[in-house]
Amino acid sequence: MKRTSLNDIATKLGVSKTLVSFVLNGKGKEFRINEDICKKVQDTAKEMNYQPNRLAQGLRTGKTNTIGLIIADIANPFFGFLGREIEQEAAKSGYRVIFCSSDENPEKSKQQIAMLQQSQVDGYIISPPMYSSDQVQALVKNNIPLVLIDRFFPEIDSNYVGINNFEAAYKATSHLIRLGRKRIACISVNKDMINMRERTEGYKQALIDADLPVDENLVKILTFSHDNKELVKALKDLFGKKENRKADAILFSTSKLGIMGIEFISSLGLKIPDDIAVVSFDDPDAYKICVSPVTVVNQPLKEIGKTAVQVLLNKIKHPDAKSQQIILKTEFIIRKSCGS
Amino acid sequence: MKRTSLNDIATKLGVSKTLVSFVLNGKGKEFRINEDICKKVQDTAKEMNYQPNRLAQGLRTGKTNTIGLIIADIANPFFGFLGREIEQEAAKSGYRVIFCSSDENPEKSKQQIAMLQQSQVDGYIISPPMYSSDQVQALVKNNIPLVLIDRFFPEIDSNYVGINNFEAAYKATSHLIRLGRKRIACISVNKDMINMRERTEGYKQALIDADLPVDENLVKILTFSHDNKELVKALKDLFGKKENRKADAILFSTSKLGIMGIEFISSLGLKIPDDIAVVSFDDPDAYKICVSPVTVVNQPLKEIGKTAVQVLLNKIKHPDAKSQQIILKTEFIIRKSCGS
DNA sequence: TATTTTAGCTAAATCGTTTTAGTTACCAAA
DNA sequence: TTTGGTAACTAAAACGATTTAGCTAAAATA
Repeated sequence: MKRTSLNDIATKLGVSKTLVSFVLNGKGKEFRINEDICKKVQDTAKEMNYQPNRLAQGLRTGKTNTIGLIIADIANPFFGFLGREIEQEAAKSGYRVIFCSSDENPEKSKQQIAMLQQSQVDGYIISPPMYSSDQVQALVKNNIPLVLIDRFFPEIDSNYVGINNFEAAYKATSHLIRLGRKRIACISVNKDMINMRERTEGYKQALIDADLPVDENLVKILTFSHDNKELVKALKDLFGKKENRKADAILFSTSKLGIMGIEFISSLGLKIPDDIAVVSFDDPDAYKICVSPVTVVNQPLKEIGKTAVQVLLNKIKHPDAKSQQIILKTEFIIRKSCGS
Repeated sequence: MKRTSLNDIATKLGVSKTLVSFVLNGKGKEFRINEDICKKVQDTAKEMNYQPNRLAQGLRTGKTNTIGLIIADIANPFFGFLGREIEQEAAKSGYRVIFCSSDENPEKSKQQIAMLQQSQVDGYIISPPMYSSDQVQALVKNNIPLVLIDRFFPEIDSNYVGINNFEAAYKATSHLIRLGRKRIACISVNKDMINMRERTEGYKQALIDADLPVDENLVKILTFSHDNKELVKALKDLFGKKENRKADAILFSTSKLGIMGIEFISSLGLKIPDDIAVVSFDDPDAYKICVSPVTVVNQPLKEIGKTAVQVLLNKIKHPDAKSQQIILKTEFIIRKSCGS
C-alpha cells in the first residue's frame, strides 16, 4: 500500500513534480501556474489522499516542525499539565512534540538529547536534571534553540521560563509564622538543583526575618523524590516521639513529597492542621479533596508552557534573538491545612 | 554549524561513504572491511561526533522507529501513567513516541492521525474518541500497525489491550450491595463509548442479580467529563434535598468524575461513607489521602502500556500477525469509602 | 600459464521533497 | 527582421542515508 507522492500526482496529470510542489505549497500565483491546472492538481491531490512526506521535506529544508521536550516524568501531573500546554501551544503553530522523561537522570537526558538531535528537532524545551549543565552548555554554544523550564543553570546564559522560588517559599513560610507556628520544618529534594535551593533559602530567610532560629534538624533534603523510605525516615525523625515532636508545621517543596508525606502523617494519627500545619508547592487534585485541603503555592503551569513555546518558536525564527529569562507570578491559595 | 554526515567522514578518510555506512552499521565483518579501517572510521565518527540523520535513514529505509500515541489528555494522570509506560517500553527497543492529546474529539484525532502519517510513524497506539471508528477502520484496512487501548470498536477487528469493564463494575457494585447499600447511583460519561457502556451494564447486572431495582434516575451519564456544572447538577439531583436523598452510594466510572464529585459532596456537608458510600474506577493519588480514602477498581496501567507496545512492535515486525485482544486483570482495592 | 576465487572496496541509484536555473512558445515593440 | 518580455512550465541538483551491483588486485586452484 504505497503512499502517493508528488511524483504520482505529476505523472498522473502529465506535468512536472515541480509544478505540483508549487501548487500544493500555495505558490501557484507566485509562479504563474495556469489556474485550471492548479485546480486539477489540488483535486487530484485530495482524490489520491496525498500526504506530504515530512521526512523528505525535513531532509530537504532542514526544518522538521518538531520540538523535543525533556521533563522529569510525564506521569507526574505537574509535568503532565506542563506537557499538555506545550503540546497545545506548539500545535497552534503546526509543531509536533516528542516527549522524553528523564527521571532526573543526566545519563538519560544526555541520550535523549542525542536522540532528538538525530531526529533533527528544531528546538528543545528542557527541564534539566542535576549535573546536566554540560549538556545544556553544548546546545547553547551551538546556538541551538532551547528553553529551560522549572530550573536553570545560573552559569549558563539561556532562555528560561519559571517562577521566583525564593519569594514563593518566603511567602509560604511567612504564612505559617503569621499563624503562630514556631518550629517549621522544610522537606525538599535535589539539593543541587537551583529551584529547590532557592526554596530552602526563601524558607530560611523568612525564619530569620521573623527572628526565629534556623534549625538544620528541621530541614530535610532528600536525595530521591520517589523514595518513600527516605521520606518516612525524615518524618519519623520529626514526629516520631509523641511527647517530643520536633515540628509543628511543614513546608513541602514539591507536591509529590507532600502527597506521600500527608499520607504518612495521617497514618501516624496526627491531625492536620491541629497537630501539624502544612503548606506545599504545586496544586494537584489530591490537595483539593484531602482530609484537610492543603494551602499551596500554585505555579502558573499553563502560562509557563505557553510562554516556553513562544520563546522557543521565536528563537527558531530569529536565531539571533538574545536569551530571555521570564519569571511568572505564582498564586498563593489558602485552604484549611494551616488552621487559622 | 553544519552537522557531520557520512560523507564528511568518508572524504576525511579518503574512503567511500558506502564503506563508512557499512562500518557504522556494524556490518564491517559481513562486508569484509579491513579491521584497521573499521577502527579508523569508528574513531573518526566519535571524534567528529557523528549523529546519523534519522530523516535520511527513514526516507531511505521506510522505517522511522517512531510510534504515534493518541490519548485523551496527557495531563490526566490516568493517561500520564499510561504514556509514561509506553514511552519507557518503546525506548527499550529504540523507539521514540510522539504524544497527541485528542480531548476525546474525533476531529482532532483525525488531524493527529494525518500528522502522524506524514511523520511516517511505524505504528499507532490509540485510545480512540467516540465516533472515530472510521479513522480506525481506515488504518486497519491498510494493515497499518495499530493497537487500541482503554476502548475499542466491536465492529472492527483490531489489536486491543484493556480490561474487563463489565466484570469490574459488577464487582464494585456487588461490594456496595454486600455492605447493605440499596440505592446505588452510577455516574459516568461518554455514553457511546464501549468501555463506559460496559461499566454501566456491569453495574445494572449486579443490581439485577441482587434483586434490586434498576432505577434510571440513579444513572447519570454526562456528556463531558471535564464539565463541572453538569456533574454538580447530577449530584444535586441525587443528594440535594436533605430529607429525601435519592441515593446512599455512588459508583464513579472515572477518577476525574470521582475527584470532582467527592469535592462537591464534601462541600454539601455529606459524610463519606456514613451518608454516601463511594467506589470508583482508577486510583489517583487523591484517593489515597482523601477525607475517606476511596475504594477503587485499579487498572494495571503499567501492564497495559507495556503490552500495547509489545503487541505493536510485534505487528510492525510481522505485518501478517493476526490481531490480538488482550484483557488484563484489575485490582479491587478496599479502603474506607464504603464503610463496613 | 590460465582461470577462478576472494578480499576489499566503490559508483550510483534510490527514497520524496524543494528550489534554482533554465526552457519554450508566443506576442509586442523597435 | 530582430529584440525583448512574459506566461507557463520543467530538468536536475540537493538533502543524507542505504543498498545493489560491480570493480580491482592478489591469491588460490586447475
